[in-house]
Amino acid sequence: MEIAKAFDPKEAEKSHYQRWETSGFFMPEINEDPNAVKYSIVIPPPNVTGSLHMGHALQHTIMDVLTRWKRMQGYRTLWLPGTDHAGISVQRKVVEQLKKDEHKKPTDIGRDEFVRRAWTWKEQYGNTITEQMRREGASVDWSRHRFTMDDDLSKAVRSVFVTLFDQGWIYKGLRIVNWCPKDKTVLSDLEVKEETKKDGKLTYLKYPVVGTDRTITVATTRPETMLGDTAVAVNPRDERYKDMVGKAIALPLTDREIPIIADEYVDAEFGTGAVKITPAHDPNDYQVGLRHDLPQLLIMNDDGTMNAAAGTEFDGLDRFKAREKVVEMFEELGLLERVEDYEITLPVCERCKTVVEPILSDQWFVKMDEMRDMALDLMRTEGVPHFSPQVPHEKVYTAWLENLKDWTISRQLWWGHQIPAWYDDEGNTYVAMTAEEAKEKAGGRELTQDQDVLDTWFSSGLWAFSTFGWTGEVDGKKPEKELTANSYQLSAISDRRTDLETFLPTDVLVTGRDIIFLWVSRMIMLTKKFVDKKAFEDVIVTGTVLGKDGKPMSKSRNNGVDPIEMFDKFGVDATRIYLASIATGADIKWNDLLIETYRNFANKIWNATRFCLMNSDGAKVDHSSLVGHDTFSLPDKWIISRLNRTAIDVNKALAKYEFHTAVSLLYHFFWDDFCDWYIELVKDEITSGSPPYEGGVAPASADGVVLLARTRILTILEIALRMLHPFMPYLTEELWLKLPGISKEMLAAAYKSAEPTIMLTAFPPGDASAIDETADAEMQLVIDTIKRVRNIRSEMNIKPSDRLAIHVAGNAETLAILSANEAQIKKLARADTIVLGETLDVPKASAKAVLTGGAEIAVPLEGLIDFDKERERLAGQIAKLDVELQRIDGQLSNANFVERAPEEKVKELRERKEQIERQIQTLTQNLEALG
RNA sequence: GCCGUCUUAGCUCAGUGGUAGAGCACUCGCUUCACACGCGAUAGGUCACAAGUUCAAAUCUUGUAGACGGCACCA
Repeated sequence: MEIAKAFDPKEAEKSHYQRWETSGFFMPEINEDPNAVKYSIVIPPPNVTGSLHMGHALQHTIMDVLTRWKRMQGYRTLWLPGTDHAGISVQRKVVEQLKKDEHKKPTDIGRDEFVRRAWTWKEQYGNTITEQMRREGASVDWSRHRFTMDDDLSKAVRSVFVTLFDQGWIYKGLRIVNWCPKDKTVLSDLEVKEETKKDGKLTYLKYPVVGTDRTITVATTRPETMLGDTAVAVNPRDERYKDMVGKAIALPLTDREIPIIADEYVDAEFGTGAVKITPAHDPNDYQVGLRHDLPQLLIMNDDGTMNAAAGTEFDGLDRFKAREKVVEMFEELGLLERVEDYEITLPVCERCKTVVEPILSDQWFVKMDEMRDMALDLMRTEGVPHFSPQVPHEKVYTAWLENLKDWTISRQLWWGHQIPAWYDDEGNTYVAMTAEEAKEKAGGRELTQDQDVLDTWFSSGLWAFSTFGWTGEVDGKKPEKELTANSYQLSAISDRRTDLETFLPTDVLVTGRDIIFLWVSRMIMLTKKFVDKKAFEDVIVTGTVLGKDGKPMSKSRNNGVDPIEMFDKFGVDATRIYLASIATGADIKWNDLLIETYRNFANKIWNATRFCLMNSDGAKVDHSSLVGHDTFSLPDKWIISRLNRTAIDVNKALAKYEFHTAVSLLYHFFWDDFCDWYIELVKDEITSGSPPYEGGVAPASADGVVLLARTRILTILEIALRMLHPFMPYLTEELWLKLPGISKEMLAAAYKSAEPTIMLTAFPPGDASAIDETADAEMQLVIDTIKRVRNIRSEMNIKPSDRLAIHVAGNAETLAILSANEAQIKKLARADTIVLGETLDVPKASAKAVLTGGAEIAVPLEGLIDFDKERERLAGQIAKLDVELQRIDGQLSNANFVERAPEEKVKELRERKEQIERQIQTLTQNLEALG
């Protein structure tokens, strides 16, 4: 069979995914083994506003590698996909669209119409990322795709809210919250980021004390908030202000008098020792206000402008304009002491970067203390979840939990889960699953529903179990989701009402460190609370893929790398295996050259297969061809040994989530062992009887030995492709299907009824009994011999076309091994003859070397040898060995080492020393012989 | 301010109490009938710095410097 000379990823990516998907290969139901153990992963739902970025590609690769690996191992495997409604993001998109297309504000069209348009937007644009996931080759079960605003999931949200409210874990109250004046909504602490401003100002204002001619100076970074001051506080032990406490301030720019109070909160050492207190606009001041029963004067509107309470001169003025105006007016009054430059860190909205305003507001909160204790208990008693890498995430997670504050869950948006709370005219609150229920509770009174929606993370916090159909209803009955896949029978699908029981806890959660608190912790708590189960056993925390400049990829830096572009340029498989080659949890600077490595690797796999196929006449994949290898040649024994060792080690590495180790093992097995050595060693055998024929004459037919050799190499290749499949699904499927002898019979036991596909074959477990230490050592000798001769060729500038003779002197064992592999050594070292003997009998004009085991090699180079160069070469080798000898001597002459180091270690070193001494001795003799 | 991570070959990164590794780049040589996205052969590192523990430290401890991240505070 002849195939293209180079691998074309696009060709391979074209058809397989659709076939896999429509054949139901991604569904757990494909597994026919009733006793199969489940393996489940739930995807961190990407935002419907999002498009695939490198972080997704990395996480999806890891999830898909695990899913495909486990599926091949025979687990009943489910990777569940879904998307998040992304409250603020979608709301903003729709607002923008409305403004651009119709020059309207949301209030112009009303809530119902706005929500309708948001759904339209979601239907239209919300599938970008799911389509991109298909390109990635993600083996997710699309028939179980979930959206956080699906009916069932929305019902789950309401159930959880109602239950938590009834238990007193959800409450509504006035608190200082983070307010984004642009999005006009409250934000949780976690949605607020910090930005350092170098050009900040600290303004010192003088407040006149009533009944005296004195003033008290207070400092502030937000002068406009003085309009909402309701006190000035000093430390009770501060001698400077002792006589002032109890007196009043005539608050400038207002007609109000405010008290001077004493409170421990004030640090006498800091600033002027006097603090203006604005209870409605600062969390600390709020607390002080509560202690002293101060009025809470709200001076700002929801868009960041000042309100009437700030005074008529300021009403409607933007907060930053008001700030300037306050300073100007103080200056005019002669009450401005000074303005200092001050580096300040400001809280900003995570999404729009607007400066967040602390503001007193009536919001819904979740009390976190009991849930926090549940999560801490899970970690302390069961070590759940297990983080990979464990350091530092376990510690950071635990520390965060210990300091957890209540969670603000209401948002002033229209897109999302509207809070299931209703109010009557008297302001009574009724929390219920539906409006009808609420009305019933209210004794039939007319009610109005709370206008706010819930934090997006509230619904994602339920994701671990809401995705499996939990709605909080006792009987859990719900209609089957309509299936879109078409080529398999609905009857084959098990009753999904058991999904929750079957797949929860999931096995592993793969996510980034930025949402450990926002999402992971809340899922752990809410899953424990509502289903009384662990959400997942393990958490893999991926690192960050940084831009070429070493900084996180972002639009503003314009240093992003689009995964789709990489797919187009290097292929999906190359991108995937590259991403898997990054150490778990490590940050990495993006570099196209590294993907190129794996693009080349893909091509190497393609071409190795091409070679095997070109020389496969009469042969087919046959696993029995690798059994009973006592009679095999050394290269065969060795590659089978290496194959099994690699399989065992790859499985071990994957089990530990060391994907990069697995990749490295596979890369080197395939390229170094299989291609560079095995194929080259058996090439003559494989190709005899294949075109182009020697002398242009075709032999009658390939004989039995050739056929066996071809069968073996095809079979080894087939096993290697299986191991590579989780990383490179398209390439391996494309090639596997081309191998002769492929059939349904080769599928794993659990998938017998499926059509042939590599994704449902068994992942090679590796057979420890097939590891052959003797073959490994003997092969090392052959390789060593070839490498020494190649070195001589290269250093002595021997033309590749020049054939030479190799003389080897060594013990009987060495000679026997070399003799058995004479043909291969001759081929790879480009030699005509090999002379084996107890001693060397060669002319002086020979280049020499010594094998690790001590055997001597000589290559006669009559007329070709450059004696100076040869002396240099020998001296170089001696010098290299000498460095090692020095170090070993140093260690062995240390009495402490010999006494205290493990005996085995000492023995090993002594043996190595003898070996080196023998080699040096031989090389020195050779050098001296040159004169 | 507190906590944490990182610092290894020119570049990007693995590794780890007991002989320093890979890919790319560099140098030299190859159209050897799978592959130039290739083949062969070299070269290149006192593993940031300092002290300590140990027979033995790049690896463990502490400190220093630099880079980065998280949390808190910010009148």
